[in-house]
Amino acid sequence: MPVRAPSARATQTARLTTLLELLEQRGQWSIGELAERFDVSEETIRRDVRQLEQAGRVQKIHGGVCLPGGVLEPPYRQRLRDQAEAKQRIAERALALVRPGMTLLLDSGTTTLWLARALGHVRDLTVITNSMEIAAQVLGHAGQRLYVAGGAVDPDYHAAFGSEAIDYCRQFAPDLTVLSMGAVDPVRGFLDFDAGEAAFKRSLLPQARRVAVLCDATKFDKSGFVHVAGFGDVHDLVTDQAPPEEIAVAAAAAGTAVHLA
Amino acid sequence: MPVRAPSARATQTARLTTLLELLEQRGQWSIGELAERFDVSEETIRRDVRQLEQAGRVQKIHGGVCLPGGVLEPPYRQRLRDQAEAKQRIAERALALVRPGMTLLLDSGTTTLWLARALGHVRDLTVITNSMEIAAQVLGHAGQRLYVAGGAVDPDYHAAFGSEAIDYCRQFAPDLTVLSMGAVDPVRGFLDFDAGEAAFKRSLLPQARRVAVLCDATKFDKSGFVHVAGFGDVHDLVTDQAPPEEIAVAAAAAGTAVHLA
DNA sequence: TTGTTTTGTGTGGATTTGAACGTTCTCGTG
DNA sequence: CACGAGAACGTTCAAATCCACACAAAACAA
Repeated sequence: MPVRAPSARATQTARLTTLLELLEQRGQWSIGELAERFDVSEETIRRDVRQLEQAGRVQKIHGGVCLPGGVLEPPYRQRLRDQAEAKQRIAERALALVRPGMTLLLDSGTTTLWLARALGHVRDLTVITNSMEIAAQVLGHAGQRLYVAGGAVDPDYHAAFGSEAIDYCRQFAPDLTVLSMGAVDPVRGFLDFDAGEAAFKRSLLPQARRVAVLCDATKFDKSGFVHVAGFGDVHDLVTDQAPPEEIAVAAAAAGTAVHLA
Repeated sequence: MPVRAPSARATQTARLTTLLELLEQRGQWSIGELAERFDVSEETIRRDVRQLEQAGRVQKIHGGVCLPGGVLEPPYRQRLRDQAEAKQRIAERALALVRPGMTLLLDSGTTTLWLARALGHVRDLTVITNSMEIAAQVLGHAGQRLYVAGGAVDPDYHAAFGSEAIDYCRQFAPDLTVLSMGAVDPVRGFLDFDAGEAAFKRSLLPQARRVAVLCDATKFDKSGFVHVAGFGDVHDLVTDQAPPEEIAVAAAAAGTAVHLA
């Protein structure tokens, strides 16, 4: 759901929230762009930005505004903004697989994080995750239960992949397990780039009643080197563009439903 | 399912509940929008909003109303406001107990969260915690290792207190264990208000090489009902004002060092 | 009816906004 | 490296908007 520009003049606080959302999608905006988008003077935008900067939420740069950290930005934030629109669309599509009252297991990953955000208004959910980002998101949703798999937390992924996390997740039998994935290959199936991450994901497959993989179209061109799952293990593949012929055939043969956002 | 505006004039209580539902659907509403929707004057809406604000259910902003926990503060900061200066000073003082290279176990709590924030520039720390907020904070610090105790996450405290968290923490032997506390009593020692939280804290005591309790002066007037630790279990008590005579005597008798911020 | 609660209107004070103006910063040029 | 043009910035001030308080009218309950 793209952030909509308020047709009528928005209040100041509304501008601040929208501005933060805009920055999530594109890390940098110029004062002029924002003034035009909100239909206010550039000076007003500067005042807004000053407030957000004092609160530490954004960083001022000459001519515009960006997320704090700039080039020193941690890698996961960059990943979050990379392909942001596509991932957001995929998350919205994946929302259709979720029903109120379900138990979800969400793997770490930026696309699954977008899904967690989209989950805000679904009533009575139980969410299990190994991602600190997803945990923080779900804690902001009223009426959702949260179970976190702990252990050593990877500073790049902000998630726990160790044996404690694996053992903890094994006790649950979620209605839907949602995985992000580093690469998709027509022959080898679903692949990843990190052995620990892959081992964690593999361990989730047996317990799940239903497994969904969320990935944007760029993953079809890549080739990971750690096997996570075959097409037969995955019930739903949610993506933003039609996959290449070979992948579509392999998915159809294995009974994997492909959902296009 | 849009909430339908009552055709007839609604009673005040009905407006309040409907307003909260509206906020669930869209985080911000202007006074004018609400006045039109409920067909009452803007002043009436302001009165409603004032009530809800005093109850802590919503937040007033210039020109409208939004869900509590405004935009300027990152989510985890919302509860830090209370006694913020005192807690910050206590955290700064507690920083003197920390040396580079140490392994710390941080209990959940707003004062310990302030300590986590103050820890940003200490090199080569290992932090263990059951608090999602402290975890998020430490993940923002370069060069600090993080271990999170998982399990069911309490939606009020944003922390895990269950048996999994207890078992997980038991494997560590931290150099310093830092606890927040609900109340301090000269006779019964350190107390809390929640049985689960207290059980978790109690389980941390045996492994710790050194135990520090952080609490502001308001805790000296309160009286909890769950025992957590005696003065003999605690090596350091960091607070912002000199404790009452009886507590000072009890601490001195047990060898608990009292640090004033 | 009488008393209480709720709502609408008016007023003074506070906040936000936009335009004007002087200052600072950036970047290309000599 | 100095310098100057142009853009961006911060400050100031007037206008518009919004807010809180006070008081009267209306609705409601006893």
